Amino acid sequence: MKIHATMDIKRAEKISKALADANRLTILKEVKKSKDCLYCVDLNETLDLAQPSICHHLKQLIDNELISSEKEGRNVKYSLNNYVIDDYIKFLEGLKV
Amino acid sequence: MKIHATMDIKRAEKISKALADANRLTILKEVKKSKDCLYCVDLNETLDLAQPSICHHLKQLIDNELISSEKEGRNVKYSLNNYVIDDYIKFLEGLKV
DNA sequence: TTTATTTATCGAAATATTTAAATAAATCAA
DNA sequence: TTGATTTATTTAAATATTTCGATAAATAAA
Repeated sequence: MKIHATMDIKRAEKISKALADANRLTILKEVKKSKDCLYCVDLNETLDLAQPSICHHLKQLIDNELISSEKEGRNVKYSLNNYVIDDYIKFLEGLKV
Repeated sequence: MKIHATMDIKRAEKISKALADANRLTILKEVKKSKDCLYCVDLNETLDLAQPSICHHLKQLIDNELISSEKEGRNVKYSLNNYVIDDYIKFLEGLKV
């Protein structure tokens, strides 16, 4: 169980940026569909992008801790960090009037 | 009571983009603080931005329906659309594994 | 009517993001 | 070891976003 970090405006801005791309949102949906067992190669079929572009998008999601990566042989497995989404949702709830 | 629209990836991308800026997040916080009675002029003190820039950010929030605007004399009053935030949160919940 | 105030728009510069080709690094398989 | 596969990095071009000065439009106040 991860400790929830305080979500200030700067952090919320970065998470929003990480989510502000259809390809990255599709990756997150694929992670969910794959039940946390998504490999990078699988995304070549889903996304209409060159391999370095996919890599770039994955890096943004990893850098902002929305997903985690784990090496498995020559593959890399990706999984979602639910707690970051939860922290972000809490921030959004706090905006509501 | 507003009818909730289906939130697909394209729509979630646009909302994420609208939220992906510290100035716009600050505007939303100010709207909350003002209890839905925020005027554009008030933001000149809060944000370190020229007036056209503030206007540009407000426009993005309005275009994506995160806030609504209402003319009052020569002022414009802004208020938050809770239901859009709620739809967006529902989309994010759906990403969780 | 004239002047001041508030918000919006246009245009251009500065900055950031997205994309892919080329290439490297790591590991598996023959 | 050699060749194939998977992922990462570098670089550069294309595109998008942010910012502000200038200016316009609408309304209030004198």
